[in-house]
Amino acid sequence: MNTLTERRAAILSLVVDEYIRTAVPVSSKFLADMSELSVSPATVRNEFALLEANGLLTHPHTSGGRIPTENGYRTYVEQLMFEEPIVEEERITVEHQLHQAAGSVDELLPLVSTILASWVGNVAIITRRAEQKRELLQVQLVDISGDTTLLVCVLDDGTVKKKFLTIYPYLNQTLLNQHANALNELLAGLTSLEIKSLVKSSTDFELLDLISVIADLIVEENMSENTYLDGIEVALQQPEFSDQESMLEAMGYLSIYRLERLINSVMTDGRDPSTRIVIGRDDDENITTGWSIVASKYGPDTNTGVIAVVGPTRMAYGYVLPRVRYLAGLITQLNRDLSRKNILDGSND
Amino acid sequence: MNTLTERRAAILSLVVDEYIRTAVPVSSKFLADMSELSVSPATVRNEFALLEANGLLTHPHTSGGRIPTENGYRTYVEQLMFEEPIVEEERITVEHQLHQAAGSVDELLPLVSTILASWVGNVAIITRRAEQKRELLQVQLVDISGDTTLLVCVLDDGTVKKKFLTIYPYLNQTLLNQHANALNELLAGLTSLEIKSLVKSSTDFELLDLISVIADLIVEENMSENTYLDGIEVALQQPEFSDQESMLEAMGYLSIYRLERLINSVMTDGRDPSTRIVIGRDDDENITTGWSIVASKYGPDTNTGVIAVVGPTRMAYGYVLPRVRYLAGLITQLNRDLSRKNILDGSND
DNA sequence: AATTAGCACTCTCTATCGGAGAGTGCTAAT
DNA sequence: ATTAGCACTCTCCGATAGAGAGTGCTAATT
Repeated sequence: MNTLTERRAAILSLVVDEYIRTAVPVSSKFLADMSELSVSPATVRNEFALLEANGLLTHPHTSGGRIPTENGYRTYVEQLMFEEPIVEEERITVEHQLHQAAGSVDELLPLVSTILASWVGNVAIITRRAEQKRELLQVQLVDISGDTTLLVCVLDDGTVKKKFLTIYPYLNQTLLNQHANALNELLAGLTSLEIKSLVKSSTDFELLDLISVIADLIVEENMSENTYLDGIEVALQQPEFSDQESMLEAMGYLSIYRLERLINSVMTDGRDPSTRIVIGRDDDENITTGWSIVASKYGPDTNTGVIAVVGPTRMAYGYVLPRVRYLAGLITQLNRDLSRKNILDGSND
Repeated sequence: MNTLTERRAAILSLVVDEYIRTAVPVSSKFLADMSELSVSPATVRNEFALLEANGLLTHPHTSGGRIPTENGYRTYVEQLMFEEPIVEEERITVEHQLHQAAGSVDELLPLVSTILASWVGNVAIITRRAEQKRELLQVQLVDISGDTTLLVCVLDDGTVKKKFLTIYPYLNQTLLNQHANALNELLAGLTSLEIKSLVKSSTDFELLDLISVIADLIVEENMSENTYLDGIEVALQQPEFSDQESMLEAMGYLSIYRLERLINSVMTDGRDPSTRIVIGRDDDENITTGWSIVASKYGPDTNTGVIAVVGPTRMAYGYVLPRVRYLAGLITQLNRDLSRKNILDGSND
């Protein structure tokens, strides 16, 4: 409703900064004593009252300082916050650490999530989308026992997917090999989509069921096998969770399954930006009051996903955001290097 | 020092039972009021004093009831406790649940750990030893890119192992298939040990390096990929962890890596019994005061490991022990069924 | 008109106190 | 050997009071 005057904006910004830092409500006296604003506590209090009328600040009890509302945080993030730049030292440590395990995405992503979590003292999560464009390299059928057959698919990024099948009538290994050979001739080099269209276009294949099982298996997302989460322990040290009840509630909230869904839904709601900050209860998303998310997409499109930090609304957005963005970029770049390498020569295990 | 009189043993047993149930120190009046001991509180107090002199009970403060010492728990477990039998209903639910996912050990063990954790309200952990006797069913070599080749081994329990290789000179997929076929003829049905002795006995194979890589790959243990843990959340609801500090400490203690080592060391110290209960600080093991473990080995020897419950010393041993033992037996049996199945139709191919 | 000094008021936090309740240890009686 | 009786200890809980911090409002000041 009211545009913020410069001073009022400065006060809001200072309150948010200070509250984020200490988790203690901020008083008018404290702000007045800071050299930057050369005004008296009374003036600050007047501004407080206006900011509170605008719904940007609140106070938990009559006496005791101000804390930001959710809208206060949002205004701060959109207009006021200072993004803490990444210093050279951090950059070097990270790139050094990642270099050691940059063999494959499987090893890269868990490491990045650990680094991010320890940087920001909150939960870090990285999801990885099933890649529609992955090609099938080879199919294998292995007789495990009596009526159980194992289907193994190797994809072009080195991923191996398997599924137990029950095939009637019983096929021995020799027959299975024949089928596997037939399947390989038919399907090698195709993506899941191509295989599916193959299934649709004609119905006279033998093993039609099996082919469509393969198509599904290729893109199957193994819930939380493609999601890396770290930092629960450090996040729970926040003063927000100082009693058993809130701590257990937080642990439930931070379940990998729930967060995976949440993160993906936040980043796939049709909005443009590759980076988003969601603060507290947001009616569009089902995010709980008191929690915030800083999320960023990474790429390139052959291998996409979301990297995010999840924590209490009192989060150091100015510190978290550049780091999430930086790591998203780093993953993108490493992925790109990796796929270029694959085209040129390949990489070691 | 003193042998326990019958009555004293009964009192100890009642104190432990009651303290386990309620987490509240047990008073003399409470025990006297129980019909079973028809004695006065004063008599109970005298017995308390003797039990305390024997180091089996203690009291946290002058007024307020008695709680067991670690030695009290040990005596209880060794001599006094009543093992709560598994009721038919539990048995049915479990076997029903397991039936759905009994395809392979990979799916079986996580499910069992979840069931156990929810049964006992503590952390359940299952480790799985690399199986020296597993047989190789099939080898596959897949050209991923340039100079990277993926080695895929399928074992007789349905496990799939993979490893990236760099092979010079470059072999295209056709050549790789030929090699794979040769390897399969040579190695299919062999265990890692047999393959290794093959390697030793003769040196004139082509692909000798590759064969020994395969032998190693079969028995490779992927740390904590073979360990299943569940129940942290429910364990942390115990009154033992009612403040943030003890809760965080417990979370650190319950890390899967630490527990994996702990469990394995507890069960591989040369002692006979397949089932062990370790209570509190035990100088032989590095177990922390306040924590206990109920662990049991499972088998048969083709596929062994340990199933255990970890929790605060105030643990319902009489309830936990039979259930750990039962599930260990169940896993053993299911494993046996699985491998018998393999033997029966092994003749088929 | 904006700022500020002044002051009463509110609320939290901490310590202290006291009484109720629970449980014990000891002694003397049974 | 058991138990009744009783003084003693310690926890728990609520009430109370005072210090401290911070606010809201009013009136004075710039």
